[in-house]
Amino acid sequence: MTSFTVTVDLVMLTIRQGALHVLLIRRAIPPYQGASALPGGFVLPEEDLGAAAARELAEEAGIAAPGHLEQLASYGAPGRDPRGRVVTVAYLALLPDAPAPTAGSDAAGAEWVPVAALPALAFDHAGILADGVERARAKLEYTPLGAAFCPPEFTIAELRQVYEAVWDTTLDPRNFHRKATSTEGFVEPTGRSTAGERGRPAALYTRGSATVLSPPLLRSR
Amino acid sequence: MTSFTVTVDLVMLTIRQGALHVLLIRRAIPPYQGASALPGGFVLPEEDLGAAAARELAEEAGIAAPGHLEQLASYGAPGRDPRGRVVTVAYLALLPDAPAPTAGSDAAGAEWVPVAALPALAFDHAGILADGVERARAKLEYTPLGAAFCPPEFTIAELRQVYEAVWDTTLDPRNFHRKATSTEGFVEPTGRSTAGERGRPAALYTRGSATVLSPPLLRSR
DNA sequence: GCAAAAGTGTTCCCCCTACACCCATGA
DNA sequence: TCATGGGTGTAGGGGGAACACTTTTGC
Repeated sequence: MTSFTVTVDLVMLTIRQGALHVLLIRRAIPPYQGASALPGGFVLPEEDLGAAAARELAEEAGIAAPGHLEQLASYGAPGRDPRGRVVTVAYLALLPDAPAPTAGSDAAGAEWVPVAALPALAFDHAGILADGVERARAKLEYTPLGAAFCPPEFTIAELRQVYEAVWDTTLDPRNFHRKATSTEGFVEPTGRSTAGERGRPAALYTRGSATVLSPPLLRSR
Repeated sequence: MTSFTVTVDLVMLTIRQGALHVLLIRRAIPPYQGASALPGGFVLPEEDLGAAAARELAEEAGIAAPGHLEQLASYGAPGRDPRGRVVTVAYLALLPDAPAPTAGSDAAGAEWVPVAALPALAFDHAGILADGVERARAKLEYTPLGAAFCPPEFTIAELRQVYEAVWDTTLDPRNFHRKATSTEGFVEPTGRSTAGERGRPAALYTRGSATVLSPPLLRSR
């Protein structure tokens, strides 16, 4: 009945400049001092795992209402932390763009980094991050979670650009439009539309109430 | 930096008499003495989480080579175990039928119970089991893991009966046969076939090498 | 032969793809 | 009126659902 330390680590993803980014912090203290790492911290004595993840999310990025937060997986290999036996429960967060890169962070320098250009990471965080990105990619296929990367009201084109960034591909705008608007519960029209930009104004939508997409929106092939 | 106890719990599923069953133990000691629960135990000082799950699998059911073993999720609500702060990492195991119901078990009375007729469970195990069953149902859609419930060599009809038991539905035998045999990497023919049963002998297959089914095999609708 | 189970062929339809085309705005 | 991006129509094809039909065994 060994004694363990339990932490939560966050894979926070967002879309910036059309590319998928992850929030990384620079570690201010050993071990791995100066290295990049996923944000995270200890679970408090009377705190549930999900609550700890939500608290870290607020502390690291000043986020009160993430687009989506879900448990990813747990990692507890004996040698993964030189300080001792530490099990970390990783969470995946999907966020709308640009919630102040470092707002309220208690870690030295938090910043958004493109997942296509990652530095070396502390601990086993590279593997955790890879698992998180793959989870996000898969979830876009059969859930309406792409909208979790968007602001409260968004256009179909914005939603499509989320898919293109996460999957690193291009999609046909016309077919994507039809698919998104005709799939029950994916998006709901607000009646409002954009203005003041080039081209025809785009209708604005909010997230629909569905939890799964039926039929799914499959990648490539 | 609270101190935690870490356990692994197993959702072990198999098919018996055409129905999905789970292995439950009867707790011999408090808390929840006498109640049904998922098999599980403490993670040892120098043991990885997955290794602990594999060890418990062997101890509880005498299984050396499960059809499949994967991490499910972690549960750590503050009051989930009256003994203190216990985080459990749940694993999902899919097994071929009938590996001696209680062989080698160190818990009082382990037995296979139909998931359609569950008793009340100790701790938060009812929720963990529900998550495991849902994971299994979803995984059959887009991976070849149905074969993990089958013996090393199996017929297409046996594989179909796995899907029917897990999804609690019926499938068209002819369409399922075509789908299973024509999907790349799902099953591999052995050249052998059954004999001594009613009707035309069935060809025997082994698990294919694919990790995902493309296109997937979707439920109902 | 008959029953039973395995396996094949065929038809219909839905949905995905590709792409031609129209719509509404800013400059 | 042109450029730009939003949105609709339509034809072709792949795959699933339904089911008629053939094959191969035990009795």
